[in-house]
Amino acid sequence: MTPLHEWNLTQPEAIALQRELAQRIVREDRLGEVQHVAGVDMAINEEHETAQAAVVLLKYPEMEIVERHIYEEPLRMPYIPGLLSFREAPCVLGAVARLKQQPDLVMVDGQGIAHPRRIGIASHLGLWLNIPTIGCAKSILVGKYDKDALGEEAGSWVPLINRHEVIGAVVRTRTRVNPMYISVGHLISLETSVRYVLACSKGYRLPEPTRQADKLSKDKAWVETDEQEKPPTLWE
DNA sequence: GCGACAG
DNA sequence: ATCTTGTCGC
Repeated sequence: MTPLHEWNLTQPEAIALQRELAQRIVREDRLGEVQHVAGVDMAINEEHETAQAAVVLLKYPEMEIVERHIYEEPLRMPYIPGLLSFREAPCVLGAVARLKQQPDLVMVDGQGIAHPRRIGIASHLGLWLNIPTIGCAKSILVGKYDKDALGEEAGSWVPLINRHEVIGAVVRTRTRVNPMYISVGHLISLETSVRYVLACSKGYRLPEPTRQADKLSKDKAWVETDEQEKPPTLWE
């Protein structure tokens, strides 16, 4: 893929770049038939001081795992609220590059446009991949919502608001469990994003793609091979 | 100026 | 993100 931009930037440069890139994000549906959905996540390897990204490709709507890959590289930046993508995206892209089958939709562990400059890691990755992406976060970076209006049942959701703008949705993916914060990443609408997140939720708080990627990224027993054929520790 | 702050 | 055992609830 053609590099969109440099990753080693100073904090002011990174912020300026986000303002630039944010204008290119498409918040409308531009996806075709969805047959494969990918989930991505990253974990930190304390001992080796590395970042370990994982990508899991699943068939839609069955949610059967088709591919899983890991990509590890040295940590490049500290975590700075608002600049998460400059710490994690490069590693995640390395993992996604190992996919044989290209996904039709990607779910990311983090915010899409529900970000102070409207470009969280899910949106940033969407621009790099030019593939529809959805931000699936476990907590809020910016925005507020009406807690009393959110039902307890799985499937209910209310808008997430910031500066008088709807930047995402607070979605109950599982009954009586803390909601997920969903936002448009790139090339998809909020309504469609919520639809896919719910369609990919299988009784857990995290939708399957992200849940599987989260597990894989933390899997210490996983050893990369050139073929990428054999699945890791299947005994869950 | 004082908090809040994805992972 | 990560530190961490048992425990409450469906």
